[in-house]
Amino acid sequence: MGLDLNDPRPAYQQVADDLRRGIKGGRYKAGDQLPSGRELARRYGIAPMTVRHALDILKSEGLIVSRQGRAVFVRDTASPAEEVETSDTTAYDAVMGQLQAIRADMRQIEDRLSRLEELVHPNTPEAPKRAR
Amino acid sequence: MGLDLNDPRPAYQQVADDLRRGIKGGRYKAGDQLPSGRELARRYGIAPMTVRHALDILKSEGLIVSRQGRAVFVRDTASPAEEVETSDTTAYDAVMGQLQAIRADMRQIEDRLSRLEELVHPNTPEAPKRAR
DNA sequence: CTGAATTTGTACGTATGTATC
DNA sequence: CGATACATACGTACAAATTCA
Repeated sequence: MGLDLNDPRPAYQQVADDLRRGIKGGRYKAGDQLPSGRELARRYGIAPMTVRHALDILKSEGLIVSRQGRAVFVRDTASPAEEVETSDTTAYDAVMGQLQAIRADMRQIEDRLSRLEELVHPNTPEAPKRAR
Repeated sequence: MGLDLNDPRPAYQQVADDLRRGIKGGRYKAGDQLPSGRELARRYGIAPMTVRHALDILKSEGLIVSRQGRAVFVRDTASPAEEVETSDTTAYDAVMGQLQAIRADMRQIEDRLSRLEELVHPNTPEAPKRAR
């Protein structure tokens, strides 16, 4: 419900964290829609603009997408690398995880781009070479 | 100075673009400080909060860093420059910073892609899954 | 050391526009 | 058309960090 008044961090960060935990923890699943901005503002006891700030952060992290007139949806993203503790997680693993996530995103972008290109010039003789 | 009133894009995006051009075009060099928020608001003829919104975007793109009480600085091009004393800037941090910048760029590309898709193919949200 | 001035950061409130249903 | 929800913009107030007289 409300925020931790003893938490020195700003409200919008606390809200962003809470929602991020809700997403990563399965409370909100991919494709689900989040409660409306007004509803979230009511729940946390803060102003709608502050909720919006929190949502902007999650958006910039790629966790959610918002559709005007509809709602805010949890983004359908590849399962984030499991967060193991520092004992076993080497920097190498963390970097490789990021790189793999980036390549996965790039493949998705390339697919969407290819579909668009086919619409614009429907007769592409050669398929563009893509390293996979 | 002012904004293009014929440009349909929101003011904060136009300002972000203008400043981004200023940075990439050498108008503001790495290490330089940008004009203060109030000054930018005056120049563009918009509210300070709107300037802040634009700066938040550039910040999330890794182009600038802001220091409370001081100013907003241009960051680009592998010169972490000031205050590396504490050796907090390890190679790992540098690599992860680059990765985050790459993901920020990709999100921007995804946004442009989404806009194109909506033009070609109206009404196809990413995950229009109806809630239960 | 104090304190004012400047600048960024956070939060609230309101109004209006736009998209969807 | 009306209700709902997200998007943009403006304005205000105060907090926090920095600088400098």
